[in-house]
Amino acid sequence: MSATVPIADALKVSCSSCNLRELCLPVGLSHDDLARLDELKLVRKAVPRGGELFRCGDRFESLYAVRTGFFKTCLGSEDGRDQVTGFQMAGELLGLDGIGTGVHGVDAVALEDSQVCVISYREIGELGQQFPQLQQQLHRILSREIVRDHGVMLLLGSMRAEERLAAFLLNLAQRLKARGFSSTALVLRMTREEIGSYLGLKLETVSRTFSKFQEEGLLAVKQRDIRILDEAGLQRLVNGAGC
Amino acid sequence: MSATVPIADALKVSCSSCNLRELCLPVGLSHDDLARLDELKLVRKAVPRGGELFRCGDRFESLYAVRTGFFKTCLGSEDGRDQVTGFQMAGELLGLDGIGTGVHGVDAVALEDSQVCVISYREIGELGQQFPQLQQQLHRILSREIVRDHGVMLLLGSMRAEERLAAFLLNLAQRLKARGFSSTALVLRMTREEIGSYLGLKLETVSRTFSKFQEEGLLAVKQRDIRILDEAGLQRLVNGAGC
DNA sequence: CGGGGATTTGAGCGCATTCAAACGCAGTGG
DNA sequence: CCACTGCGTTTGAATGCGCTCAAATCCCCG
Repeated sequence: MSATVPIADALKVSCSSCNLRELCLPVGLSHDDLARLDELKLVRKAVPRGGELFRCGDRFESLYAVRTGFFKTCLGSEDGRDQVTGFQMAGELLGLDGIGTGVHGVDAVALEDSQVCVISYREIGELGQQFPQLQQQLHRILSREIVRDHGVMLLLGSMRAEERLAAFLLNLAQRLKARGFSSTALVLRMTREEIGSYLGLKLETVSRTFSKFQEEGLLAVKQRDIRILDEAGLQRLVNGAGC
Repeated sequence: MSATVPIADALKVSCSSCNLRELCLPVGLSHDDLARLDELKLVRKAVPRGGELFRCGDRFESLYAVRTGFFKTCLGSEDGRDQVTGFQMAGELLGLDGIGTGVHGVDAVALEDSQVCVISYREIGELGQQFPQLQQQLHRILSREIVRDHGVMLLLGSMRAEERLAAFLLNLAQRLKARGFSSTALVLRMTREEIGSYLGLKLETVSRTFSKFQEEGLLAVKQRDIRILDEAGLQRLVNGAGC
């Protein structure tokens, strides 16, 4: 099935009126710039649960900002092996890895019914000439993605299963908190298998580790509903494991 | 021409005369643009073996392009744990992860006596306004770094020791080849421990895997001198392992 | 209410790790 | 010239964490 939806003018949105602007590309722009930035007529696009926003190998033309919903990005190698490289929630950008090659390097799949803003990369380039701040901001976002990836590399390269899951949950909670949601009660949008793929673990290990955290009183786990009971305890697992 | 700090002319270098320009930031610039780009008076800086170009936490002000030599970047977490996040050779950029936060997020250490070009990020921003191509190129480089990191994440998350080392060696060989060096005879600039840190393995495992590759006729290993005897065999390890 | 995917839990195994010891090599000083 | 030292590397043996295989259970959704 195709995720594409016929686009109507009614779906156009502007950054200046978006309640996600503090989390999204326009961060750091002056109010004036932001108003003028609305020349960048953003098109909204809906992606149903399970739908693909783009696929590995598709030509890169746009960045996508998540307005609502939740995505995963998957890297697939030539053989069957594939891996989740990230989860994206409201305000986060998708498609950054396509800039370098002109081709998307991952699949982007909606884990729930979602909406994104389609940001033409060509237009961004042109507007960047007028708004140095915007240019700068794109640099910053790209750079932060690199920093984020380094964090994942540290996780994958030197943490044990419990530490990985603890770090994952804390990161998720922190991002939810930044969006005004509860940072202790979270509903996981992804399966155990997808968590495992992201963390370099098998789904059984993820499940077992959830159970262990529950036994230890760190979490209350009911399928995909997670309540964090001892945030400090999780943090200790991540930091203090080397001691 | 602006007032300049008294820097010995001998240390000034220009991109247009650099034999690394095809591998470095100016890739894709027209000849004219390249000539004008020399306004960006690059300063060369020497870093002795073991010296730190910058440290995690240092304020970010410049990007660095490796002219000669070899670097590693290390991510250190609050506890003792630290991890090598990458190795950089001639033509590759260092410091990209500092753009987002204004602070370097890794240590950059020279693994042999090296020279770098110091590229003021402020100047890059200004020149980017005049040379859209340069701006684009920086985007591409940042994006490619993200793609590279995704590759490492795949490696760390889903490969076994042999596959990791094979992928590492092939990547190194390919980069050396692009620089005109032999792609079959390589001298490792890093220790087994640093390789292991990068690959998420212990140094003993790295050493054992080297020995195994030698027994199998894939490599000739003499300490840090490696000769690749069966490139296709290594490639098979990386790709076909899932089958 | 039934079917199918997701999750949980158990048992046994294997790969990478840990701990330990020996070796090679470069640099230093007697 | 050789002994000595320090560091990196190699190799061995035993351990353990996460994986594989398997079965039972839960839950969503038609």
